[in-house]
Amino acid sequence: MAVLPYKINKEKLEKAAYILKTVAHPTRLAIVDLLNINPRLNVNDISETLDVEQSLLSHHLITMKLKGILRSEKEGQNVYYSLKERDVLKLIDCIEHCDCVM
Amino acid sequence: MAVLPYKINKEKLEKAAYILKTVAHPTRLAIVDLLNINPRLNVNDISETLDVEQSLLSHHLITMKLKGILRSEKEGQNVYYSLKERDVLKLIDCIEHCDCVM
DNA sequence: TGACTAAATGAACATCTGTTCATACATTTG
DNA sequence: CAAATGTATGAACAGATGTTCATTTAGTCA
Repeated sequence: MAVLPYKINKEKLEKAAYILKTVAHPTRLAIVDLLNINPRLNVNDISETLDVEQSLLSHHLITMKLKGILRSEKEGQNVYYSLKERDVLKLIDCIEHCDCVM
Repeated sequence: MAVLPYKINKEKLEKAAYILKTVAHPTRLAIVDLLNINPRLNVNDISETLDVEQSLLSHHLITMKLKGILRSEKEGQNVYYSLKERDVLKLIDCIEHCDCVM
């Protein structure tokens, strides 16, 4: 068989993989999910709700912010996080609604 | 703020993360994408089309098979791969159609 | 049979990732 | 100001992951 006429959009695949990779972690999925329900939470709220240690959570949050998934606003001593890219939710939706979770 | 009444479905999140992780790689995304268009291809076809070295591709294919994303059938000296879980495509769709690729 | 093709395997290695811990910084409150 | 609270930071480490290479297995065909 000759090489198929498949046109890779290499850049797009790389971007997609990059985003997926960021979200592909139980805690980070939980963060997205939680922020979907409660659109604006500070670190402590998230930490307590998800039962994740502060420092570890902070690392996750900052990673997700760096990659453009979250945004944060400082208010006094609190830092509030929210979803920047609500489209990530479509992914979550996908996962939740198809029984594709194989 | 008291702990939010957020009910984690820990198991589901872990499964989801597991699937996402598997797909979160440019080559593996390309494989899914390619097999979506051409539902049944042997290793060589994929290798040439995506320009990925045989051994490396084989590793990817086997990983994806192990995790339930692909299926394979041997036919003579060829091994044909196809999508087992077409629901994975919803993920890809998501990514392609939302401009969420941030 | 022997040469050839298709695919899988496994070791070895470099790099990336998740986590923990100790500590720093900034803000508020007494 | 000092103490307390909320968050970030960075080093260190263990384990996971992606890739390469050399080799093996299996099937085909002359």
